[in-house]
This record gives sequence, C-alpha cells and structure tokens, in this order.
Amino acid sequence: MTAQRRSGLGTNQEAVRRHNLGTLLRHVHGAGQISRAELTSLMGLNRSTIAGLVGELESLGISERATPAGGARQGAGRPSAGVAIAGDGPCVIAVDLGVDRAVVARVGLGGRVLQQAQAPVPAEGEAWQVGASVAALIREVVEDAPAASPLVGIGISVPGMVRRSDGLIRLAPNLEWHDVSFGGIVLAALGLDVPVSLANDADLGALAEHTRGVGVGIDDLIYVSGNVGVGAGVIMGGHRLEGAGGYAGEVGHLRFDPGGRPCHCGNRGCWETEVGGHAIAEAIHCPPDKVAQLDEVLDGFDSPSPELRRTGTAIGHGLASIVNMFNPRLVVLGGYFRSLYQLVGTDIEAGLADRALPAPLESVRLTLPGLGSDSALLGAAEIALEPLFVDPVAALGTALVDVRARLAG
Amino acid sequence: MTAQRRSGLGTNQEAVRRHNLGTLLRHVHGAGQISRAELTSLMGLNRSTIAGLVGELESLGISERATPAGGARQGAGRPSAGVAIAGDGPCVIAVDLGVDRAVVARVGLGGRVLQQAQAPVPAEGEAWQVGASVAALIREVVEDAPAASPLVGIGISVPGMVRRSDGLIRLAPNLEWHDVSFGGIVLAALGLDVPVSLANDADLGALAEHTRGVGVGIDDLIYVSGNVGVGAGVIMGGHRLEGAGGYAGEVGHLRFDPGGRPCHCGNRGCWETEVGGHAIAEAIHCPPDKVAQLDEVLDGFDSPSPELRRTGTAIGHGLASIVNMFNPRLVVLGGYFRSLYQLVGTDIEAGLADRALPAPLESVRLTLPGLGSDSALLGAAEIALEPLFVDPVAALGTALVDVRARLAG
DNA sequence: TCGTACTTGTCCACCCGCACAACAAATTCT
DNA sequence: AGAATTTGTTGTGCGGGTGGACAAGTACGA
Repeated sequence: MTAQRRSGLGTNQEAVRRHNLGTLLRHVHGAGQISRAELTSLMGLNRSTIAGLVGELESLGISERATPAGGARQGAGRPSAGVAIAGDGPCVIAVDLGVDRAVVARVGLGGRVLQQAQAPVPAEGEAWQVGASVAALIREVVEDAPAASPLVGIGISVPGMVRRSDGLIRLAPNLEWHDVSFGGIVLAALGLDVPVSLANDADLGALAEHTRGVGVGIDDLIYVSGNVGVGAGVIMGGHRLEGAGGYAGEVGHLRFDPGGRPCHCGNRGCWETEVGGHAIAEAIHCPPDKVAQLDEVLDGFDSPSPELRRTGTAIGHGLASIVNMFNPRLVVLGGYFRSLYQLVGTDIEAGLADRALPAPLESVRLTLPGLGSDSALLGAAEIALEPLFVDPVAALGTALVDVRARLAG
Repeated sequence: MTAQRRSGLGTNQEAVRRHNLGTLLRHVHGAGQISRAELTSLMGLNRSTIAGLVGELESLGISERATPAGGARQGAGRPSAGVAIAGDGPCVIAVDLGVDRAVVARVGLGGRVLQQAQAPVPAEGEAWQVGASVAALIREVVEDAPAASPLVGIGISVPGMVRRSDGLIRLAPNLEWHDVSFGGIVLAALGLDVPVSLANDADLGALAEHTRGVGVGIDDLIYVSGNVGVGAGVIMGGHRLEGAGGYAGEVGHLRFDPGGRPCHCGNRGCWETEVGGHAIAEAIHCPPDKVAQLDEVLDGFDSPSPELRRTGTAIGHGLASIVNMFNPRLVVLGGYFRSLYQLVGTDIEAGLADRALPAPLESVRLTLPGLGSDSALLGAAEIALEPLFVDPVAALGTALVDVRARLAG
C-alpha cells in the first residue's frame, strides 16, 4: 500500500495538498528530526510552502518545533528550525507474531519503540487464544500512553500468507492456521475498532530495512527470512512487491532439487526442504522441538561444521535463482539466516557467485539486517503508519484518542 | 517507468498540469478514441478542466476533434465530442530485433502501425552491420511520413539483457553480442539525434500486452517468452519490474534440475536447458539451424508427441516456481510457447497446477498473447512513446520534425 | 567588537489551475 | 413537439504554490 495506485486519475489541488503534507511527514518520519531547510531542498518546494505545511503538521499535533539540531552546524546563515515528532504525537501498535512468541510494541513516528512487551505463544494454539494473548499484551503496552496520543492503527506481522485485499491469513503453516481473520479476532478481544493491517513477516522485514535499516536509499532489495519456513519480502523500484493476492515472495517453494525430500506443500525438493528450519535442525542434530529457537542454537556454534557449510552452499544456490529473477541491489538475510551468514557467509557468497548470472551478480550485495531481529516488528509499525503518509488529516480523523481509557472501560 | 518515481518530491502546480495532460493523453492512447465525458469520469476531474486539457492537446497537434463515435450511443443527452489521435500526430520508430530478422515500424499514438518493414539479420552479424540494416529499414519506414508528424523517439526490443541506466546491451547470447551500445550505433548510422530506448523483448512483451493486449486492466502479469532463450517480463502493481540494473526476469536460468544438462551460462540444469529453443528442437528432431523458426516448425504439428508433452510438463513446473515467486494474475505465453500452448496446453496447465502453491494458483490464469507475435514490437513503441505521457509538452520539444527530409539530406 | 555575507523565517501580493454554477446545445424519450 | 437528460462553454471563485521584500539569526573577517 505504499504509494497508492492512482491508476489514471487526475490530480486536483486538494490531492496536491494531501500529497505534499503526507510526503513531508514521511520525510520527518524517516529522519526523526529534520530542518525545514532540508525539507525545502528534498521536496523541491518553496520555503513558504514548506512553512505552511510544517505549520499544519504542528497544528495537527503531529510535529513540534525543535531547536536547530545543536550538533553539526555548517556554513553561515540563520540556522534552520527543526521539525521533530511531537512527544504525544500519533502512535501505532505493532505486533510481531512469531511461531513461539508474540512481541507487541507501541511505536511512534520516527520508528521509536515507546513500550514493548512479549509473551510465549502456546504450540498449536487456537487463533482466539493467541488473539487474547496479543490483546493482553496490547493493553499492557498502552498502559502508559499519554491520553493525547492518538492511536492510528495496528500492524501485525504474520509468519504466513496474508491476503492483501482483506488481511485474511490464508495459511500459516507453523501455527497450523488456515483462513484465519486474525485482525478481527484481536479487535474483538480488545473491544475496539481501529484500522488493522496484516502482512507477511518477510514482506515487513523488507519494508523496515528499506525504511530505517540497511536498505535506506536502496530501492531494489530483498529480505530473505529463515523462520522455520523460508520466505522473502521484495521491494522493487521502492515499492513493495505484493502480487495479485499478496502472496508474492514465496521463495521457500522454489524448485531446488526435483529428486529431493518431500515438502509439506506436497511437492518434492523445494528450497525449503534444504535450507528450512527443520532441515537445518536435522543437519546439526538439534531436537525438533527447538526449531523455533534455531537462531540461538546456531549462535552457540563457534565454527562451521561440514553440514552447515553444505547448507550455506545450498542457500547460496537458491539465492542465485532469486537474484537472477529479481536483480536486487541488496539481499538482507534475516531470521536464522542471520546466524548462518555469520557462520558460513563465505559458503553462501560462494554458492551465489557460482550460480548467478554475471550481470545481476555484479551489482548485488549480501548483508545482515540493520535492525537485528526487530525488522518484522518495525515493519508492522510501518504498515500501520502508512495511512498517515497518504493523508495525515484523514488518518488522524479515524484515529482513536485516549486509548488507555477506552481499553480500561 | 509508468508513473515516474518522484521519490519524495513535492508536487507543485506546474507538475499537476503536466501530470494531468500526460494522463489524459495516456487514456486517449489506450483507447484510441474516447469521449470527453468518459475522460471526466475516468480522471475524476471537472468537465471544464478536461475541456481545457483537451484544448491544449489539440493546439499541440496531438489530438483532434472526432465525431461522437457514431456507433453505440446510449442514453439521452447531448452526445459527447470525441478525442482522437491526430492524423499527423507524433509517432515513434519501433524496432524488434530478433535472432534472425529485424522488424521496424513507424507507430503512432494509439498503437497504430503506420508503416512496417523487415529484413533478415545475418547469423553472427556484427553489431554495426545489424545497425546499418536497421537504419535502412528506418529510412524505408519514414519514407511516407507526413512532414508535420514529429518523431518522438526510437524504441528497440532486444533479445538479451539491457542495462536500464543507459540502454547498453550487456549480453545478447543468441546474437553473440557483449556490451554493445546499439542505440548509439543506429543513431550514428542514421545521422540523427533522437531519444532512443532499449529494453528486453520479454519486458516489452509484457508492457504491450498490459497496454493493449490480453492484460488490459490486469496489474499483475508476467509475459514468458520462449525465443531460443527463455525470459520473462514482469509487471507488478501496474509497474514494470526492472531490478537494480534492469535485468529482472531472467527466468531461463532458474534452477530446475541440478543433475540436468549443462547450460551456456555455466551452470547445470537451468530451466532453459529443458524448455529452451535448443532443447525443444532436439526433442522433436528439428535441425539446429532452424531453431530461430521453431514456432513455424511447431505449428506444423497437429498432435502432441510424447516428447512435446514432457516439455509441456516441464514448462508447467517452471511456471509453478514463477507463480510462487510473483503471484501474478495472468501469465502470457509468448514466442514459441504460443505454439506449444496450443499443442500441449493441458500438460502445461497440469504441470503448473501440480507444483504451484494453492493460494497463488487459484488466482492465476495462463493465456496466449493478445497481440500475436507483435508484442515486443508494440512494446518497443510503448517505451518510445512513454515520455509523451510524462510530459507531452517537453517530449514534443525534443521531438524531431520532418524526419523524412532530415534522413534524405 | 563590529560589520559584512549568508542563509532562513515570515509576510505579502500574485499567478496558475481546478472547481463550480449558469447557460446553451444536442440528443432521447414521451 | 415538449420534457428530460447529458454535455460543451463561459465566467467567477478559491485553494495553494511562487517569488520578492524584509527581518532574524549565525559565521567569518577586519
């Protein structure tokens, strides 16, 4: 839902104002704090126009005037006034639903995590149980929220396939969920009605890394996440690749070896059967019930075993297909691929270099996430914040004020 | 480059006018002929605004008033005046560079092919030879062009990987070209200086099918082209997927069978080694020198042989990986896949259904191109026309008037 | 220490472009 | 033929970005 699709519509002047106000807020959000002078050059608008927009943002209670960034002051001239996120400005709830635990945070503009809480998720938990657990965490997290701070929405990261039209969880294999309307469940448990956005964890990882991680300024990147299942979030040309239903990026089921092991999807030799959590757990003789904590197990290794090195090569070979398909500038390795990259990075790189075409290979770089294990959580915050950048006024109109009181009552 | 990437810029009112004029022209271009009433509802602007824009288009010599579309007239009320492409309106040169022949056309707005010519391309021809040949075809094609019709640019479809930053042909395996600046070569042979755009043939096929083929109104589609090599053009969310360097869509080198045949790319068992032109030619015992005319050979078959059916299944299996990755709504089978789809379509469909994930599978459809074998040519015209839709006034400013005279002199 | 140069914020008039309303024109329906 | 309907045309109004003039605030140099 990044840049809304105005497929062929004209632009009237009201839309201009909306767009400019939203874009300005996006810049403030991206930088956390920014001077009006920088905004004028970034947006290519006149000083007076920026002044008007900043004034509107302030009167909406979103931003506030900041002292001219005391630090690096360069050149002569009057210092430019800073625009900063207001202390009790709008916020969102971000939920990272993992296979074994849920993390919930209240996040403000600028990606600031204001409160955070987490709880284990019972294995094979019913959706409504998990929903109740998440709702409890949300109550906890808004406990200290200032009454003036409006809640714009809730963003939820899901380890599975999410239909983009309505946020239905079509399939979350490792939660054993089919067609679950988790957004509705959480809202019902809270007794609230705010906009809820759900998306795949890898998609959100990509979004977060693009907005405030290693991918800032890089418009073609892929976030490959190893989390029991293997998935990818793709950003191309600065936009999220969603696909017709929202299921794009299912790289775990790329054909890898037609003679390979059977996959839970019904096929044989999917990439996931080689580099997925269960395959790796088996390779390093890790008990199956600890697959969810595979990254911690892997972090315990200090030297790569031959099995792990083979896995690294397989990761590289799979990445080669991905790189050939998408030609990204950056591939971010998330989930337990993080740990693996630190252990057998050279094997991954070698496997990639061996199988990728020269042209896409020369411009691609592998890297670790810049946000550690918070990528998906912060990505969930981003999609919930998104409406603010499309139309700040409208988004604040539908936002919820004094959430704490409403949840108490 | 559909909606240009104003990455974070603001919109001033000059940009509004540009955008609206360009969008209006895009609609006229898409429909060929359209009424002002339709334009008002499509663009969501006021009648009078549309009137102003249409007036500007007419005074630029791009469009002209048309009688109210004599045909289906519905409802009461004054009939709406039509907007049609002007007879001597702007045009472009489209070049479809094939492995064995080059097709050149002069194409006007609305995708109308005004003149066309073609010539064989010598096997292993040097780039400058091919360039001279193409230049001759261009001269031929502008022979009868009205002097008033400005030439906006040249678009060239290339069977290979094209760098998007400058249009350099990095690799065209079946022409045996490496790092060829074909655009410059053609311009030099013509002694002209007009904007030249180059792109991969599959990318352009996707673009053309999306603009005026079977993919009209479908924003997530893939055009898979079998043309000696196998490539794909991807349109997602209505935008071309280009990738960092412009090489996205190299599906021919997806890993298909690690124990398979060696591929010219240096690997083993790429999809192309199973379903590429040479593999198919071998399977049906077609002499290697007729690979370029494989579609004609295939059209000679009236019943599918077991070898072809196996190939069909392999195509389906490969498409499954593509569908899992991109989740398109439509997959268009171009090149000799057209002939194959007519022969062994059920095997292709079965192979796809067998291997794709349920969620992406349920919304995807396979189909033949709506533009036959002209997809790439018309796509080349589209990229050449593209600047007109971004800023008609500027594009006409750089256009070349009275091309015929200039080429003669 | 003071003056100059430079950059930015603020205020103003101005212009551009879209919206809106009123009227005229053209066609269908009754 | 007249009513209803839809659209083109025209003039006015308004929103919003632009640009200039001036003030404010800082750095640099004498």
